[in-house]
Amino acid sequence: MDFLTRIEELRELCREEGIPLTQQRIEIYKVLLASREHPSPEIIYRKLKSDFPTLSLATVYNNLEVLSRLGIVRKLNPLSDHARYDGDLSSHTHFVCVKCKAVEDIESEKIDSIQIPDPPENGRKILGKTIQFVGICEKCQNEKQEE
Amino acid sequence: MDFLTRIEELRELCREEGIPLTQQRIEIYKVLLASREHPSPEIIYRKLKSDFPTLSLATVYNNLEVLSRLGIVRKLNPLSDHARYDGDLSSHTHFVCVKCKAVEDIESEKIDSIQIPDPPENGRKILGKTIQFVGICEKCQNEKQEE
DNA sequence: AACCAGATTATAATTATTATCGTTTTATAA
DNA sequence: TTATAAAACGATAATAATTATAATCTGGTT
Repeated sequence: MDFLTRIEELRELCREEGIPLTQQRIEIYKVLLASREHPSPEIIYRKLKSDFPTLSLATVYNNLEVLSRLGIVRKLNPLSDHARYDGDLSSHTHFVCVKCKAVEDIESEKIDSIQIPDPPENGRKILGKTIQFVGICEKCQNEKQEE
Repeated sequence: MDFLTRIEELRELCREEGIPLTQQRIEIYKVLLASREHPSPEIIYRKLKSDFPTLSLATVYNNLEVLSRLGIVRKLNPLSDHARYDGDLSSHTHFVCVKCKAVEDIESEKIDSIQIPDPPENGRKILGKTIQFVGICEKCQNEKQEE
């Protein structure tokens, strides 16, 4: 899907959701689409600041969350801002709840048996590989229904 | 591998590395081994604080890093402390450099063609799944050699 | 027992993110 | 257009996680 189509898609989604499509929203999305580096809010902010001097960092944070909610942008690290450790070194799969940040082990023979080949190293050194699921855990699902 | 064996392994590794095996190091490791919740440093700290009132939070942070370096503990989220976003929603795989936190796309037909079945939901709602590699990127590898 | 590298503690500093609040835009309809 | 209400924006303050610092203290070795 090309650039302009994706902007149109954003426009359409905003209309459906009944939220305004602001200049800032578009520009932030554009930077993300044009980027290959999986940027942080800070990076996006700095790229736009020269052209839009009044842009606020908080606006970048907010809009990235909105775009995620619309489903047209992906947050790579649902656990950002909380270091988490595991003493179990055996190969296994995690499920991360995007709401409460709980991490659960996934018990599945099928998934455990999947062989993931190492990618071409290209000068990199591969130290580990994991499969990770994200979603909403049982507890948070139940709380949602009570509303 | 059982509990005591793993403590012995820690003892052995510390000797090899020439670093002291402190009371705190052992206790922090024990908590992690006994835990199923993939705890944060803060959680581990709180669990130990009552039995070891002088324990410092910084010590927990430090030791978790040491244990990771020794390879007997795994940090789940190499990107903790920086939110990162991706505008590319197609199914693809990431490589995260543990040193500079760069995120690169992995281009591999083989890996892209892997089918990962959804796990049993168990009341959960699965929203996404990813394969992630961690390691050291080309740039950081080169810098290392210059030392 | 004495030494020393490294660890620990307490605390200060830093950094990323979120909240607040007055002002400004956007979308819609007269 | 212009009026209007809802929502977003921008500036900055507040919060929370993590890291750095400096003064002791310890584990392991001689």
